[in-house]
Amino acid sequence: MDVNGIKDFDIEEVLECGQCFRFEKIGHKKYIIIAFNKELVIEQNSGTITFFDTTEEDFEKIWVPYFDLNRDYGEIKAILSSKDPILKEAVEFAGGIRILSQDPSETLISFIISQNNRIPMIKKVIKNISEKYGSKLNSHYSFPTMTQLQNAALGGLMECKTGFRAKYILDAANKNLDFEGLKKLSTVDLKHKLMEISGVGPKVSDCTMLFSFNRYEVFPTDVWIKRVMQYFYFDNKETSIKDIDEFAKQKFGNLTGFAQQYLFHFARIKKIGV
DNA sequence: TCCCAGGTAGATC
DNA sequence: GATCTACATGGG
Repeated sequence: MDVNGIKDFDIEEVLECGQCFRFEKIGHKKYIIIAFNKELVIEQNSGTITFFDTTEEDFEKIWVPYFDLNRDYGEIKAILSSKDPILKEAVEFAGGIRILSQDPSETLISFIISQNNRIPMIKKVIKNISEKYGSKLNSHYSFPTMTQLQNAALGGLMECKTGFRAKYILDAANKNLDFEGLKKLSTVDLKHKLMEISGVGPKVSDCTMLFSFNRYEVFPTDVWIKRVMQYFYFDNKETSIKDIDEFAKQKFGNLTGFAQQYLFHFARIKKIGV
């Protein structure tokens, strides 16, 4: 089905900005995305977005929330741009970014894998564990459920190149987390709950909350964000994550999550501070 | 060969 | 509390 009239959306920026890992480019602004046990082929031609082989029901129930299509990003971009010229530049650099609303268990495991790792390698490891422990869809495999991961052996996960993170994946799976219940927690309580998992610290929990729990008030600070924040706001001086976090919350208010993603993408592509 | 990557746990002070 | 280091793996 074709969808028209969606502003502030660029499929390439949405997928390539580092928030998700299960997609393949198959043409110009054309991708296969694996999410929520679906293989979605999606293509964007200027103002028209085509969702191949998609029912009206799947579009409304899965893809509208997934791509955050009901939110007015024009307003978010305007507010952030008015706050300071650096955000204005980052927003103009990739104005088609949207914060996805992904599956919480997949996002949690994915960002456990992301620690001390590179994005191409993260994608490869996630593909490996999906093919080994997930379920066959059409031409791809679903991301394994926590139950499927509970049946994984440490050695099997290591074979997927998870490295030292294998034991963290098993700990997360064996916590038997009730994700529907977690959605009801406050952001502070949710963060503490996620950090009870071995291998989940402030960064992984913030990413999980931003990209799957719709908690837009967090500010995940990784090496790129640390570099770009130091470069633009701290005179390129070494600054603690705590100070960066406080500064971001004070400057960007309740839009820190959006600001973070514009800045992260901008910093990574422009290689700011390296 | 050495250094680093969308960090964190454990040790040490 | 804040700081230091090991950790699997692969690419520059």
